[in-house]
Amino acid sequence: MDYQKTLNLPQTDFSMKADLVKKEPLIRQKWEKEDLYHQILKKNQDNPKYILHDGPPYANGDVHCGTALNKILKDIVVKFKTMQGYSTPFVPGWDCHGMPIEHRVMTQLGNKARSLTKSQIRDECEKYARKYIGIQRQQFKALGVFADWERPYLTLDFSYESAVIEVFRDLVKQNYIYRKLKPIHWCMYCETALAEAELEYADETSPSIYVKFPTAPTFAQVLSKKLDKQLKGLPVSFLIWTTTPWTLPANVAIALNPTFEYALIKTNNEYLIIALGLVEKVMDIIGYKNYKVITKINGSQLEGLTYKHPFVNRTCQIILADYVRLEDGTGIVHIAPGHGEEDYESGLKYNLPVISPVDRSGRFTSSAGIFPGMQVFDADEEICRMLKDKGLLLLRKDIVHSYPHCWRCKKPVIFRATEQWFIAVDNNSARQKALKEIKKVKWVPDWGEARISSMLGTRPDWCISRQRNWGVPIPVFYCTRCNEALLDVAVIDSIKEIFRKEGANVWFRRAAGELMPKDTKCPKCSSTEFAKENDIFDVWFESGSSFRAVVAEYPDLLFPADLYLEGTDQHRGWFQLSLLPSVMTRSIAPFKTVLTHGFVKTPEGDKISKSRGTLLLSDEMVSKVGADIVRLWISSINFTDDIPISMEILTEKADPYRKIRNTFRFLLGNLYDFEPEKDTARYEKLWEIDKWALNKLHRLITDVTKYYDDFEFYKVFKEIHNFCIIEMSAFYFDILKDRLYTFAKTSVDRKSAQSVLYEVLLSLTKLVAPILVFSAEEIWGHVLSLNPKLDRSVHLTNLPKADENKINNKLEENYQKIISVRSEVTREIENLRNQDKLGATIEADVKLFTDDASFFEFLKSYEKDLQMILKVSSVQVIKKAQAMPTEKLQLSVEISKSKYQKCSRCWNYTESVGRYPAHPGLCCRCLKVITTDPDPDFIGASGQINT
RNA sequence: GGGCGUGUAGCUCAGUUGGUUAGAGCACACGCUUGAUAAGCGUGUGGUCGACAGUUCGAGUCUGUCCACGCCCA
Repeated sequence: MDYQKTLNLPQTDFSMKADLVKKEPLIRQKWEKEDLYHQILKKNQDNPKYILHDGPPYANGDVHCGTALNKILKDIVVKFKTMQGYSTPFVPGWDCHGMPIEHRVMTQLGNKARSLTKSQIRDECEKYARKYIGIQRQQFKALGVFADWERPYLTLDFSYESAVIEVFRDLVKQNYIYRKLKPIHWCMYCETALAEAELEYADETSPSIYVKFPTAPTFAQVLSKKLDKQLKGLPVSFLIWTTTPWTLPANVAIALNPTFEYALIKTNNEYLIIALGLVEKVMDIIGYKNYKVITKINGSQLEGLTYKHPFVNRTCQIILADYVRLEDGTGIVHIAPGHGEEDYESGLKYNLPVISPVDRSGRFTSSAGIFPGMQVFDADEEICRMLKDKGLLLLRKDIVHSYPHCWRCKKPVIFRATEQWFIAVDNNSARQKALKEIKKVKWVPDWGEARISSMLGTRPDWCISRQRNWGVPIPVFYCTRCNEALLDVAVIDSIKEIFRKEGANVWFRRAAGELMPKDTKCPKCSSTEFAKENDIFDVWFESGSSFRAVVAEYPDLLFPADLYLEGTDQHRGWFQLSLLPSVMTRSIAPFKTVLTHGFVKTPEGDKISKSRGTLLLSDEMVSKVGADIVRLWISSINFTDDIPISMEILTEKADPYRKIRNTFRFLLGNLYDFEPEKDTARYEKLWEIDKWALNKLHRLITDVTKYYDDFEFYKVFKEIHNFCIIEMSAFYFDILKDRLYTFAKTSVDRKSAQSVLYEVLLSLTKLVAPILVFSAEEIWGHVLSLNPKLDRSVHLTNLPKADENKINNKLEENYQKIISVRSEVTREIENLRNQDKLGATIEADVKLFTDDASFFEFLKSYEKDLQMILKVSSVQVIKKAQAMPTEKLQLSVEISKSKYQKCSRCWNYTESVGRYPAHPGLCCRCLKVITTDPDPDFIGASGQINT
């Protein structure tokens, strides 16, 4: 007879195959239709807030694996905080202004750009930004990210632009803003100043030259009359080394290290001065064999002496500087404050003039004194030639070195001094205050604190000027009569109001007079005629103002934010540039916690690059493996390090996904007839192994909750994965099958098991929901058919709470021992199976031998359960020492093939099979089930129970 | 060149205050099952813990140097 139909086999519509790519969009449609996002917000609206402030991605290009990583991490945080009951409004943002977009638009416009006004070009930029905001929004949504997608913050919003002006106004009020000629990185091709963040370093070939700087005729006399005599009127020159010959016209000084000794060397018919420690090296490089060190001079002795510029009519001086080193060059450094940061610093110290005879396109102006109109890199050659003609060039060769390049056009940049607006970082001790605030913030990982502190500690003043169109204009006017800059709080306030109503674009549409309050007069000359500032703000100043424009502005958000979460590059970028204005205007850091993640890289450990084709796009990932796999991948990695990514790595995550999915399928399949309200068994009534399973579940809940709280998602993943495959699938489920399938359908024993499965199902679905957002929802749909009273979406539920009463250390310890016994037994069975002495595990009769008294007692107490737990035919525990005990346990195992018959229903090998004539193939237990089970589906069979 | 970080099986990760023969899951090989079945289960093969030196009775773990890679800066 076919007893299979009398079994309670699993039944479920929850498919084994995920088909995520097809299902995810449908689930999203449902969410949008039901406006799930706002349901979630409503549910927790009266609870404490948890504000994750979104750092705005740039509104350009597609979302790629890096941006996806960032947004998904944010989403996981927001989702688990939501499920902890916090009110978690998440306002996504976009950074809309800036050079990359302007550059693209200008390129696209081509010649047409010339016929357009600034305002029209800005309109084109806005169109471009909005297009990509639309594209990226779709791509983020496809990743399952929940956010207020219909009301994002955009840095081009009127309210945002006006808030930027407000921050600026507050800085002006407190004297943070100044204007100054200062060398800055300048791209002569893009014709703009570049921030530190806009530079890329790459190898570049430059002329490496050794140049003589002749001293004044009285040079030796100053040192000593004796020496002067000895020199016999032969010329004496300092030997300098540089890789930027074009900066020589701006030379105003040479620097020596005060702690070095310098050598006066006699060569052919002249004298040279270089650092003593470099004499051999330099003489070797320039190929001088006949030379003699005449005397040594301390660097500090030479301070204040003058020399004549080698080819410009200018008297220059000798200064001292600690940064002069012996690694390269001659130990004597040519100083041009208009063309170098350190040079500029020394210039401040010695009150040197800032000379920068180079125009915005990198050409010498007439004030250079030589080669007017020539581009500086071309001038390198000409200057070398001229120096050679004058006999000043001792050597010229090319060297390859790391050199800054423009992040947009990739061409080498120069240092050029121009009038710029700055934020004085040290004003009002702002730097020190910010450093103090850093200490109050929680940095994850903790080394972030040291990183940002050291960066902030050494950063120069912040240049906020950009010579571009696509951005927020710096609201300053200049008197057309006396050229005085009008940096006036009332004027700025009125601009702020105009921007709030009409947007920053009006700056470009209206004349100065129409933008200023009536009767504004120049404080210096009382003129009423003004011109507008042409510079716009550095985009970092805009995004750095988001704490004001968004967090403090939106009524449902709360300043300071609980969390900023970005890549580790933002320690210098957004974190620092949000911290500074916040501390300056509000005396407090804008964030309580800052979480950073590493960068995606190739499996080989190299940088991801678009040109090498290693850049994976978000849509590409979603359409190939589904968002849940992408999210599972992200959850599985320790994101504080660098993050290797490839399609292959992503595809590998399909396996753990499948394991987790099948765990759910087993749970659902075995609960098809379970009615929670009616069938749930009381904890006290559960079988011991069921209590063990609940113990494991509640331990999981405890651990996973902690790992979520600590942002250690890879531990969440690992715990859940291991729980599914080790504790549940391989152990508990395997053992449970007998009870679930073969026991009477409505028996207390089976309901006991189902009660546990139901609790596991509910808890596990919720635990997994912040990561597997779509699959958890799909599962929840099936859970709802078991219990329609539950919340309509898993994302509306709260995380399960661990129940201390269900955690049982003793039980866990016992089962730990049993599991090791089990693995000894399975190993031995495998052994016999390989010798063809045994087939299925269930056929095995097991004898366990031990002479350890307490271990024997322990095993004896479980003797009855061990048959079930080991899934064998029978188990006997015997107190006796045996020849070869296993290594870890004081135990030896003996396996033999069962002498009983197999029950054709439950497949167990037991003594009772064959005893009952009406059902000769059945065991006692099955006979009882099929003769008494009230299940109406059961195809009844008559027979006497005969025990 | 400087600051910060990382380097444990093919992949993702554990390795407590230094203490036996370095663990887990996946992948791979072989097998069991055919009542989770394009699933489930078991057994097994993989590592001179980036390299070298040092401290120590003992180092994946502490110290130093170096190498590789990433971020930030020069």
